[in-house]
Amino acid sequence: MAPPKSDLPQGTLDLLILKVVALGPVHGYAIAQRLEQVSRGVVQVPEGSLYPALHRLENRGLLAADWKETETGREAKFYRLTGKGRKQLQTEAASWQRLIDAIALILAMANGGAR
Amino acid sequence: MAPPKSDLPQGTLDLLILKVVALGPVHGYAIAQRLEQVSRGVVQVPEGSLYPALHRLENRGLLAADWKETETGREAKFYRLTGKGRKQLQTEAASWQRLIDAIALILAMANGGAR
DNA sequence: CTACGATATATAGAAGGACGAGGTATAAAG
DNA sequence: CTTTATACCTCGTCCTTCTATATATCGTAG
Repeated sequence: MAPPKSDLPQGTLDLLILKVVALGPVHGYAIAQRLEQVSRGVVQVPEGSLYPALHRLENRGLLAADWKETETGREAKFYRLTGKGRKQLQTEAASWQRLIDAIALILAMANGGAR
Repeated sequence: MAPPKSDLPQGTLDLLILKVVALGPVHGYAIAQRLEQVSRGVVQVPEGSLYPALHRLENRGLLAADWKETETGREAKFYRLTGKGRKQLQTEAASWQRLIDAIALILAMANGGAR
């Protein structure tokens, strides 16, 4: 049974990438795999979304990268979080929490809600 | 104190609108007010986002509209949910729940998460 | 009376992200 | 040697969001 995949709302991908990278240096391909595994297939990151996002984050100074060998002896671009990226992660995580709390309020709204 | 406003991720606005309209016929301007009030100011809906979204939903057959008088005696376009809209609301609400659960898993990820 | 703020709708234009499709390259497995 | 998995990249399209602008009515403050 293929778990239902859902497209990511614009903006949330950055948060997820920052979070994964915060756990330790990883290369792009592995980031996508982790996200898919941990989310049990709900979050799927096509490469056409992944790499532009990584470059975006790098250009914004939130990630830094260098080429290293993987465990299997291949070259890959390993990303790590900058100080700025760490702050941004905290900010975005907090924003996300505020947002889903707010949306939860709205979705819990019953007919008497705005009396 | 900086007002904690946050931009809505692409796609979530439709869900919120459908939810508000599901509670009973409302006009656009009131939808935005309700969203802002219920979410305590976190969700703010600029008119440039609101009206295109309403037209979009109407064109997709999820909302239907007719002009009526408001309580204050002014003309306004009142929206109501179609059957299709009701189904779509359930679908989108379920998708949203799946998504935030998945993202919660990711954000809760610790260093041992994917071993 | 006039100017303003709130109500109520609408559109145009700019910006930006997500995604599918395509391309490159290497290593291991069959 | 061809396929599969790994690993990177980019172009073009689609879609949504937001800022700004425009219109019109109503109540109220000056």
